[in-house]
Amino acid sequence: MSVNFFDITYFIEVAETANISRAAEKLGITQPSLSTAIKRLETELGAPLFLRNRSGVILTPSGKDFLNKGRQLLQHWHHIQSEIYKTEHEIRGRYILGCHPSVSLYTLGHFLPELLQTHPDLEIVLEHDLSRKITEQVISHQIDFGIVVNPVLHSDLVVKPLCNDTVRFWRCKKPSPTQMPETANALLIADPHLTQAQTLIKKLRKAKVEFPRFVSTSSLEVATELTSKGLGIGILPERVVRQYHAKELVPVSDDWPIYQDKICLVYRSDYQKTGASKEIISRILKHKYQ
Amino acid sequence: MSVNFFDITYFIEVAETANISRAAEKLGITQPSLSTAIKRLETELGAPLFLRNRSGVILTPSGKDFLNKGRQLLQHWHHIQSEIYKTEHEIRGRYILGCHPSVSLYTLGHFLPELLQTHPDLEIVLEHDLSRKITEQVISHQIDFGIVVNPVLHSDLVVKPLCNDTVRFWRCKKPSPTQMPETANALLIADPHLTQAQTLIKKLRKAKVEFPRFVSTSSLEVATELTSKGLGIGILPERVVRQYHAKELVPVSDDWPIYQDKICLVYRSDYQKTGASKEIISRILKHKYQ
DNA sequence: TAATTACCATAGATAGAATCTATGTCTGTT
DNA sequence: AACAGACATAGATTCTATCTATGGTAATTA
Repeated sequence: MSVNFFDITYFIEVAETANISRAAEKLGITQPSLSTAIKRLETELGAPLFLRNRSGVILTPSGKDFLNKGRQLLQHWHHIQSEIYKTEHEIRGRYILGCHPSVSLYTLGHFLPELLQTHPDLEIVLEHDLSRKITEQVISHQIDFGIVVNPVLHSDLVVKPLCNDTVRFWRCKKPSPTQMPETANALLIADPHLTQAQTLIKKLRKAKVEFPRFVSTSSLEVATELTSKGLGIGILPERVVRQYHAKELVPVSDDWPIYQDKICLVYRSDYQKTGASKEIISRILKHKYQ
Repeated sequence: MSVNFFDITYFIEVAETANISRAAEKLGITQPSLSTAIKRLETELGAPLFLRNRSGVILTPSGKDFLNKGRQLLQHWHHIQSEIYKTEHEIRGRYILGCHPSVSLYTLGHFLPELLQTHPDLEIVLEHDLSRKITEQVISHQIDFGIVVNPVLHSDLVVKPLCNDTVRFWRCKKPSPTQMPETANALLIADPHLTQAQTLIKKLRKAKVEFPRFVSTSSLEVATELTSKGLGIGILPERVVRQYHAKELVPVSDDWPIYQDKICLVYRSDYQKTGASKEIISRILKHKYQ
């Protein structure tokens, strides 16, 4: 016997009509039904809402109070209904987009400003982490969309390729007199968490190339910066190099191994298609990212 | 199939548990019941709230939205419930007090300041009109309480005497040389709508006393003021005279008819006894009004 | 691969409500 | 005194919310 929104509507009609019988007619129910519905509300609120009279009913002080408050509550409910409808069908709401920080630098700029400008009620929360972690979080519903490098295949995952990249060994073009990144015996700069770096190092080892020292960083931007300063040889994606240091860095050698990266949009295959999610996906796919 | 507040509570529990079966246990209902309750909500809102999964359920974007909004709505409802409880049991709310304007001047001051100071959430709306009109409006539920003169008897009306008054003919004590209210042939000042004035004039006519000219006003204060200025003979209640002009006015003669007024508190016998109404009644009755 | 487990959905039965019809009660009116 | 108009009450009925039992699916384990 919980109060539902019909009961409140009933109450308001009775209050306005001041007559249960006539209110019942208007509402298309019988007088006894309406009488018990009102009694139900009174029990639930613990207060009499009407004085029963020969000529009809009159609101008690509590009844007058609840007339205002009930109207507000009903309005609140209708507002929520329409808001949820909008969230479902219009382009609005909060969506979480996961993306590796370096990948963010050359992808987000292509669609995010326009997307957010076009849809002022749309909110995007960016989460930055390793592609692997992002993908896991997409699979586990913690993140709505991911822009990631070389996603693992997963039956629940939709993978849409966006562009390619090449990870290889780089050194600075014009070594300064003091700092000489000699290929042999050079210092290696890389993010050891990246699969790409791990694979490339292994391949090089098979070719009997070893690096005596290793500088590890979780930021590819930092790695690129250090490489361009002549600190050593960096394992860097081409697109990161191109971002700020295109003129200062060159690939070490054509013989050295490379790793092909695929930058992809990923989202769960059962992802709820709202107006906003469809728009986000289509905007991300629309661009070519060179 | 209208949404009730239990459904919303159910939804919140499921959202927090992310598992219909376990949420059902917590809520003390079965899993299928909860499944259909959720479906009911989804139908009513026109949006899927959860993605069903092997490992449980996950909120959709609309579901996340409704989790916030539903919590707010539930809070709104609980707030209303407690507010109505307060309106019923505590001393607060809006109450309409009807009172003749002149009677107001020597009654309200005795209890109203203290009453409103003691109960900051209590609101009193004053309505001023003839006692007869006030009483009618109390009977017809338009006014909660009346402080009126000589109320008509009515089966629905509770009448509590507060104090007495005497309406008689007054003239100014020291007539100025220019303005002489000679008893015979004098000007009569009165509110013709008052039963008291009508009755006194009739009685005087039977005693063969007639007034050639008549000044009518609906304000007893104005009548008293004019009488005190020597304009003529006023039909005035003693308490109004005492208010500001006690020293300037005297009764015309002991032989002339007088009218006994009873000032009473009135309210409907079926009036809903809330905490506030009980307090208002007791405060009004507590005073002696001299 | 097959069995098991942990989910949610569905179907049919059941119990609890809300509603309906019919009647009762009260009061003011004719 | 009969009637009319209002709400309350009682019992029957119809809905519907919930329950039990079962089915389907995917991950996990033997």
